[in-house]
Amino acid sequence: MDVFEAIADPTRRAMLDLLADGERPAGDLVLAFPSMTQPGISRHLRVLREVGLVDVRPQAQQRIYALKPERLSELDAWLNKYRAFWPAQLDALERHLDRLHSPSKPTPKRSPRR
Amino acid sequence: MDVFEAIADPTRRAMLDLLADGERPAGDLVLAFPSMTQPGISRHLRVLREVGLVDVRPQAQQRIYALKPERLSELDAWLNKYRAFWPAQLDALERHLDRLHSPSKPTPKRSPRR
DNA sequence: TCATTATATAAGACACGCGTTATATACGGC
DNA sequence: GCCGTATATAACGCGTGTCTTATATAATGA
Repeated sequence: MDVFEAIADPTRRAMLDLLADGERPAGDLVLAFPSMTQPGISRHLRVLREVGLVDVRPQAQQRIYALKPERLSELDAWLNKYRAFWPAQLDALERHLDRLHSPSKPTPKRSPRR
Repeated sequence: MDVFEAIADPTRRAMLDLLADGERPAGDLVLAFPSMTQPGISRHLRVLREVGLVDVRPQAQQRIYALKPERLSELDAWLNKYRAFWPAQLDALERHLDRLHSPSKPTPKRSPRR
């Protein structure tokens, strides 16, 4: 299974989204998806692990899962070929790049929430 | 089937890659994939059509397929959450944005090929 | 109208991904 | 060593996606 197939599943995308906010033990992810059983989550975690999208770190009986998004750049690279086609309103991206180039102003005016 | 599932198939990604170079009649795509039969290609085209990634235009008996990549921006939007994680070497992207902002210099020094 | 070209659809086989329940493994505390 | 917690694996059913071959539809040209 490759990265594209791994993220084709909405549950796995949701799991990555959660892990993007910070690492979590597997049990937390099980609780986050009450519609699925523990082995179900465990299998999804295995897929993400095998495809290299997450890292695992044992801590007592727990397994702490962390996002390892390097391979998502493959997806990004593939998209590059198509970016020329929606040449406007990639504001989010541009804002991100601006933030990169001037880390002094931490997202001016933006995101007063949280 | 959504966009994520649609691009999970490598054949469909290859078809999109071909269409990114310009529209093509279905028959051309059939020829481009000798390892697959004509109905196989036709089914993949149907998926891409239904998910809104391509447009079809009849021309005599032919069906001209064209890339319609707007929905790929969904993928791009999803990736935004993760872009913070590989914060360097998105040179290609930055170059693209630079090109957008100053269309005067058409990719300086770059791509002398073709 | 009939034959040819171009593409789509039908029907079926097969594999495989996803979910389940049941069970195994591993660690910590007593 | 034994028990409870945390997670992984096994075994299996089921749906569905992806091929195939055979056939239908549509347009062109004689």
